[in-house]
Amino acid sequence: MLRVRFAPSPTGFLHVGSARTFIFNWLFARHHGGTMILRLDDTDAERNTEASVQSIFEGLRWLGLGWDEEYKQSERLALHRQVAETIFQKGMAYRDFTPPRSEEAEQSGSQGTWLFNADMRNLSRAESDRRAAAGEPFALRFKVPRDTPRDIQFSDAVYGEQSKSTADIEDFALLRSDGMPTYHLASCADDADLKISHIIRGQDHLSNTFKHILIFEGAGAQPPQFAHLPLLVAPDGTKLSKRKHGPVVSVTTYRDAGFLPEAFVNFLCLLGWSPKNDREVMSREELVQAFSLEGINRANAVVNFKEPATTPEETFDPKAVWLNAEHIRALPAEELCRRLLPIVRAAGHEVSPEKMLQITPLIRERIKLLNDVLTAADFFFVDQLPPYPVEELIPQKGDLAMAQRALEKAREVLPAVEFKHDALDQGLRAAAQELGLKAGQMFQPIRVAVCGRKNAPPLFETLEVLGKEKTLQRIGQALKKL
RNA sequence: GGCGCUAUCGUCUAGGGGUUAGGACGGAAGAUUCUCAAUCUUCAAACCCGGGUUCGAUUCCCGGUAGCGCUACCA
Repeated sequence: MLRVRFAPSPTGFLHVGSARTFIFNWLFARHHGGTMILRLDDTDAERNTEASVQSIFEGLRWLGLGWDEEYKQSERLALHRQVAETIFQKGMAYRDFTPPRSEEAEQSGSQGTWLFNADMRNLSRAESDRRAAAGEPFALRFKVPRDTPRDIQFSDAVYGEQSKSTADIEDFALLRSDGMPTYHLASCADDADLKISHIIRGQDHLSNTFKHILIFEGAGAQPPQFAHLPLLVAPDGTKLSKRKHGPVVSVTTYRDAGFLPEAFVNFLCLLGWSPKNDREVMSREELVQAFSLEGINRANAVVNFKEPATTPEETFDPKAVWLNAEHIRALPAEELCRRLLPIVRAAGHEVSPEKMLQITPLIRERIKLLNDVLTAADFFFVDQLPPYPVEELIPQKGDLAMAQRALEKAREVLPAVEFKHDALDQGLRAAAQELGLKAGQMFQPIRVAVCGRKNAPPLFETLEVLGKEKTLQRIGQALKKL
């Protein structure tokens, strides 16, 4: 049985990189009819917050993908300790009584090659037991094979054959001195217990995998299949982080800006994965159908957002915005209307669903983000048009006098015209001809009078939705400005 | 520092011993409708560097360089 998991640690909001990891796991599970598991890796009590848990759920809920089983690591501590005990009893781990963050501990990292503390590693069992019994705190470390180093090997579904000598693996901790399991232990213990068959996660864990295999072996469990994903990075090449890159790395930012979850999912899938047939705009079902581990790329992918965020449209990766527009256009009017309505209402406009449904087709091809409805269809919602410069009324190759003639003519003929596309078309074209104006010269002043700006949906459809009364009223107001 | 991973247009990517190195976004130009958008057409734009192997490497191998990751009693 195929079982995958997404295991975020609740130390911040849901990151776009995490979201992609979730999506790939989900796609893989759905493609193969497997089980998707959500596991909160919350063993770091210091950094975990309830707000973060909420933010993660909020983000996942918006993606709308769902999962089949749910666990919390903090509720499985007994299992973790039991696995630690098993490894310890097999003599594959030892107690390290070195106080945390002491001089010795500081030697690790860039200072030199810290692999193990010989004193602690070689402490006799009797001495170790005595000090432990005396209540002296200790961390439990894995006793990585050192006298006869061997290569730890595994085959990654994305990165291929991997190998590393135990001589290059440090004696990593299993249990902290407060008794809490470390990420490595908890993660592996749970993966084994939950019978995870495939671990699909960020490439930042690629080198940790050697340690994990050691733990699986120590616990007497079969390691699952691993598949590491290339990382998502910022335009400057560095890992995405909230502190450095701001809200663009949070999933909820995309939601709040008016992205469709299916478009967002589509976008994320294209970062580090390819169906290899040049397809880009894909529905959820098509993604499930096409997804495979073989399509995953090995190089990090840049999320191409603008560093200093200005307008929403510039903030996001242009491809994400384009995909969103594509998905918006693919939506049936009823469905798009349903998604637009809450946004319009939240902005304080009162619109009936029926009216909104009429407006929707007029703006569908003109918005890239759902929130654009507020600027694209504003004139439908307000009673009173915001002020606009009189010059806007001037048609191509015309002047204010021409605008005035056009508007007066419109005011004269429109009352007798049925407010339907074809009738308006005929009526206004005839009027233009009578005035000796080009159609565009006739339409432009009317458009501006009615919409308050030059760029707007096609005129007849607009007038039809707006209605005779409001149209004439706005033309009258425009005339007063002249 | 050690270990590991990666390297195709600005970005996401396809490809692979011999190709006009393909697609998409974005950019530019044009067509088109009443404006805008959408749509269509066209253009500019890439194989990190150096050695091998080979008749021939962007592709395979090695080295370099660069980037990223791990090197915590974080995950």
